Amino acid sequence: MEKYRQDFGFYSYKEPLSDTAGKIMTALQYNPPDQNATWDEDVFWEKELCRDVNADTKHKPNVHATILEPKNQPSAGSSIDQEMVQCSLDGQCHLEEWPVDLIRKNLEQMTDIPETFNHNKARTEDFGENNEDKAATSLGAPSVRTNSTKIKSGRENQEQEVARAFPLQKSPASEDRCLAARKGKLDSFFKQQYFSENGDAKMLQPLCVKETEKIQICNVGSMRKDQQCVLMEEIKQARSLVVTMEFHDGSSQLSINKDSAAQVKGIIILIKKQPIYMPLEMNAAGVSEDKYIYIGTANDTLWKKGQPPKEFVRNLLSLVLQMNTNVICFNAKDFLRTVLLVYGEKESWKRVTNSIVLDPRIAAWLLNPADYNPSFEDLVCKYCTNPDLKTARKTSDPSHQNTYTNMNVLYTLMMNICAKLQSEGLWELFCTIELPLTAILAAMEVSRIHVNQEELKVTSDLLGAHLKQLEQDAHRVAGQKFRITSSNELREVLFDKLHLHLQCKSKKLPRTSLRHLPSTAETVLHQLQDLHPLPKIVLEYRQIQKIKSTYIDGLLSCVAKGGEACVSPTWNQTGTVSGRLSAKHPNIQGIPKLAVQIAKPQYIQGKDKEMITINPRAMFIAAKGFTFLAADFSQIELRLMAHFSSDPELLKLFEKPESMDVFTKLASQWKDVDPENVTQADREQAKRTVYSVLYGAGKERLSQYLGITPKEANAFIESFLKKYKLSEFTQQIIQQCQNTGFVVSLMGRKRPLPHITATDFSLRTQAERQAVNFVIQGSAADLCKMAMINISTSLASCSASVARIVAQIHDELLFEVEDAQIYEFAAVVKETMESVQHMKGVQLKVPLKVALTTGKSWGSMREIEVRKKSL
DNA sequence: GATCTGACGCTACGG
DNA sequence: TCCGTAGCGTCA
Repeated sequence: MEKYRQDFGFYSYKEPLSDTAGKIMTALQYNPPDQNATWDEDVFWEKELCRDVNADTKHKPNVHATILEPKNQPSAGSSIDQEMVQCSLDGQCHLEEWPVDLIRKNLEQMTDIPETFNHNKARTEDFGENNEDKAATSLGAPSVRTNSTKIKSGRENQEQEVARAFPLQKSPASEDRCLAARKGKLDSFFKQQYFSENGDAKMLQPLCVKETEKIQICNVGSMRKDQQCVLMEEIKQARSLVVTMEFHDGSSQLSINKDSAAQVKGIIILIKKQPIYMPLEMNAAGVSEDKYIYIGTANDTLWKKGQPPKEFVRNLLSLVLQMNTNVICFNAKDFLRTVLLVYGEKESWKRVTNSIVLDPRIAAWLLNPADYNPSFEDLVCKYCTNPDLKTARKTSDPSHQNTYTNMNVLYTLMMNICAKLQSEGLWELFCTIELPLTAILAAMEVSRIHVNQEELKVTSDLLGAHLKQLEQDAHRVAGQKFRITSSNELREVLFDKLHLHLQCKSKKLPRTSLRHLPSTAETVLHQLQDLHPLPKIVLEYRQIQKIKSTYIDGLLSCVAKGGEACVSPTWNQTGTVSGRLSAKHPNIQGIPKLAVQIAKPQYIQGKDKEMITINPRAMFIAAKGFTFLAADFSQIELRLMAHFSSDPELLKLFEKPESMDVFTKLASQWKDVDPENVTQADREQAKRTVYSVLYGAGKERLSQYLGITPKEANAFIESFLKKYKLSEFTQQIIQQCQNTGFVVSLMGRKRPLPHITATDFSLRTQAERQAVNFVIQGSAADLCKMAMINISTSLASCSASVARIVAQIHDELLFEVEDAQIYEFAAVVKETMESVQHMKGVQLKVPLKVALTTGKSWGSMREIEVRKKSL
């Protein structure tokens, strides 16, 4: 057990994963900035504000309210005539300055807050206005006051804003300090709010807004320049920003059943100036200082294709992303992708790739990866102990009012989940791996992959004709017409009419798992193929049908209409229990690796068949002037198995110098052919066999897969497990799982397996296999994600490089690289990926090995050798 | 009668 | 009684 804990490192690693992650790690040990530190404007003003408050501790901060008077008849294109009514002024207060016991006392009192949400009516329907010259709304008065002393209004100030939003050259050191300060603020914020002295996390109620509260909403589309500057200052000084996007159907990212493909109508940002729970004196008047800003996109040329976005919106969004850990968004990837589309520049992803946006959905997934697709509402119910059901449950209500209220709930939800992550030991994983990854995935979704549309269409027709021919053949040999794609009808023909199961050597043919009907799966048809011509025809039909429907027609359906023939997979960060990524539309992780040879449709019997090759991966082509580079972790799970088990035989496989590919070697031995004559298919089969046995495949399954008798399969399994002794390692994992109810990966990823102690044999042994598999598969996922982050960080910091990540196929990263940079870049990729093994918390007993291939299409990749090099 | 939906079977991928 | 994904087609 102790050994297991040591091997897994648990959460002890301190070394930064990457610059981005490192900044968060730094923030975890945050200390207030040194007085002598390099002057940083943000830190400076933070101190100034604190001093204001502390100067007179008896001063009870006033509160203010801003009322937006709604228009009677809102209409698109009309000017916004919100009238802002200022009630009073206020200084600001930082929670860090309050004594902990006072906070605790107030927290206790907070449980008495009535469950009432009743905002004043505020209208934003007529946002979308885009006329800067028209008289516009004014910003909240306190901002004017608190900022007027430090804002030199006018052009000079605005230029400063632009310069800050798009820094030409900022020294990394100062940037680090700046980010560390912001992140440190957040971290200490969490600690002070959520942890009692003994370190226990404290679950809090969602923020309840008093009935009397007024909310401020500012439309950035109709701001004067001086107001814009004030707003930028307010954002910089915000305690936290809560972001959500509004869609054209009136829903928001917080709505249930959100279709992420819906068109974005606007971005709403809640600028939180207040601590999560202000001491009672502060909100006695029941008024919030928080401000909402609305970046409207309706009736606006801002987002239209080819139209450069307004400079101010770009600057504003840049600033938001620089805030890093203070930004909260439900489904952050969608927001980041939208921002990238606003930027609209080719290399803009580099600006976003280091952004950190806290996403409660990812956090919740880490807490329970089996909770696949929770809605905002689900999470509130789960992580806010006494959620205000009146509001959070109304996520289907598309009113702005509801969205604004829910944004406040979102803030509280995020804080609660962060506390939970910390108490569960998942905080580092969240900060160092999952959060940095979100921005990378957003960038991957914005970039596109070219496909050969013409070739796809030609192939589709060809396969269509082939299928027709096969169908006729099938009907002929069956002596009747039937639907070849229907397993029910096929079952009838094979077993009820032809009685092939009676002629079959093996007595027991497999049945379907749920209905226990005779299976017509591939393994069965293989067993029947010598008895009748039909099974072979069906096998070929299914193979072609799969290629046509999924990889040819399916891919074509993913090609965006108009413009270049490109696809762009959607990456799901929370779609697996193992920590892996998944992809859809198209599922680029599921494109066949090997080409298939098929005979051209023959109409003249007896003539030699003309073979053609179908290679779905060849349909993916590099952009002009670019080449694909694939970097593949060789045998990553087998290496991890060697690492965790410390089995001498397994470790021996990876001792340097490694002779040849392990699976090729095994295939050569098992098939009794020279290694150079081992085909790709042989190698794949050897690989699958090894993993099947390692993860506990039974003799029945293996015998079907390899086409041997169960007895032979059993002998094989026994001899394999005799050579590689893994039972001690697997028993350790199972025992640990029985003790704690979950298993843990290399980087601390968890998977609860409640059935590990089940009395039901089937359920329990399944959980045991899942436990072993998770430790290896989850750890491999950790390493691949770390590699992605490290490479992205290097790429983003290297202005000369125009390479980008196109896809992740679990252990393989696919890049599109400018032709001239291919070798240089390949060397960097190899070095970066292999160096993951030396990072703290990893420290593998076996080396990681990366194989590199390049090609103009994904189907024509050839191995390359590079020397080690770093950027 | 024309759709829609969820469960199921099958087959690709990854290890 | 290997693990884990997505996607297509059938069927009720």
